[in-house]
Amino acid sequence: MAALPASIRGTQASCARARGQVDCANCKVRLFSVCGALDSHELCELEALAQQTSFEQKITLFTQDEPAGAVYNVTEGVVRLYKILPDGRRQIIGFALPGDFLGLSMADRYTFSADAIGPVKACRFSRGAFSDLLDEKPHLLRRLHEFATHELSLAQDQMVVLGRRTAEEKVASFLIGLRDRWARISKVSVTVPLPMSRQDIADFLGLTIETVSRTLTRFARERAILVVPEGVRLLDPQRLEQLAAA
Amino acid sequence: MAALPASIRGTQASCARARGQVDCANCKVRLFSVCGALDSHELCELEALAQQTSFEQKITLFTQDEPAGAVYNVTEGVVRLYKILPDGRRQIIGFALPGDFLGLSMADRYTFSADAIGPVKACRFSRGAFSDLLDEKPHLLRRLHEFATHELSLAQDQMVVLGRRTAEEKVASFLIGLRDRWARISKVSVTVPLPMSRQDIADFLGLTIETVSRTLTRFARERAILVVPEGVRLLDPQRLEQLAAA
DNA sequence: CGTTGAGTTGACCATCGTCAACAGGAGTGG
DNA sequence: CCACTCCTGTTGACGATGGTCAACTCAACG
Repeated sequence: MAALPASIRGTQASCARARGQVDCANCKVRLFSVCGALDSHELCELEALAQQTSFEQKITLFTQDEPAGAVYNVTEGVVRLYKILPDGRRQIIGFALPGDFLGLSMADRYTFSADAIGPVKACRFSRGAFSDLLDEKPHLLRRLHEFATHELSLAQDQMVVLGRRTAEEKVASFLIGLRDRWARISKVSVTVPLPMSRQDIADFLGLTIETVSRTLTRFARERAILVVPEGVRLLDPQRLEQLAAA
Repeated sequence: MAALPASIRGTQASCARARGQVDCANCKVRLFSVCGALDSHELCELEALAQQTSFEQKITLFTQDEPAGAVYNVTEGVVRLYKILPDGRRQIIGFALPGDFLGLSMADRYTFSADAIGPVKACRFSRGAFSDLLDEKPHLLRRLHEFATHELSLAQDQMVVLGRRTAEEKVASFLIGLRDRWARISKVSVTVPLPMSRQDIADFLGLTIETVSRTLTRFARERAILVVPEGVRLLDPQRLEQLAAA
């Protein structure tokens, strides 16, 4: 396959590649993802390792404790990351949005489970191949490290939420936090999409589904939000921001 | 300063260095810390950047949001890492033991505060100099990344504790977790040292000091632990492990 | 039109937080 | 040496936040 004319963005033409493979040069989340650290030549190397994968709603990408064969870069959809206690209690440790990387630790086994909340697309890399690439490309490793420490920072913020906030503050900080994350990937909208269920939100915030429901209802009654089928519209963001910061 | 005879360990002789500086070759925590990734020559480079620092009880190493001038490698003592909400509520996000690294993210500002629980010694590195060294030594970066993802994993475990466990389970998992961390740095002892106050434990577990106290008292009454001045002795570790895993 | 699953709402209750009193050790000063 | 304060930790009584259990609504789907 011959080189194509220079593409729209600053990057060079796309790389030679087989059918059904990834097209990084036209990837909408590239600049927000770990791949953003690579130049056009390196991007071709990465592309050669990548495999486009799709997951239907409720399909599991991987399970806690299972050998980690691959790492993923989410390009579309939302993934729920969680741990389960022996008696069935569940704690959601995060939601991966487009641009997020799964498998930051490059460890032998996954330390949590991940499944698709709606339809999800992700670039899959064999863990060994990706690890080898990291050894060759220190700036990619540096980028991965930045992503890991960003995740760590989010996790520490969430520890504050889980340990020291009331139910009302938890829900408010969840909405504000999610709005800000959507904004970073330019999904600007007055409505914050909530593709996850109430149970998911509850398991993320350390609450029950009833408490989440009651709290959202109260916010709606007090005209702070408007609940719509796909999510919530923030009518009084300042009120929520104050609760989230308090 | 001429090279000294080969030292006791496998490492080469110590490096030329000024008085009052760090002696990495004889550092007891080196192999457990990020420095463990370096060979004897590189260790000398690192040593040249290091500055030995000491902190008395209750002294602050750094404060949340303040510009991050330095990163630290703890060599002695325990450091409390925490975030404070505007109204004074505090969440401790971790305890740094000897061998732990503070400033994994290499970011412009600290995202949490850190202060010495007892007397603390730490190697201080200027952030800029350390960051430059990381650019030269990819395997050091890789090591730092491993430490970061290990921290991330601990944070995620703690999210489960904070979000989904009862007071009794929280205290049990705290004791077991701390015992295992002491064990990794070969402080083998029947007694788990608890240099932090009850208030610190409470703020780590998302409880009140009274609940922590009551729970420890109950464990003691049921002969699961013995409370001693410096910490607790685990009389029935299996009982606690089961609670922590449940 | 019946079934299913997600979400909402209400009544009741338990765990854990709040408030308060008390105990014991360390440091200080008469 | 003892009285005093200060600080940390313990214990008890009570109460509120959020959990539990159950009924109900509503939309999707056959």
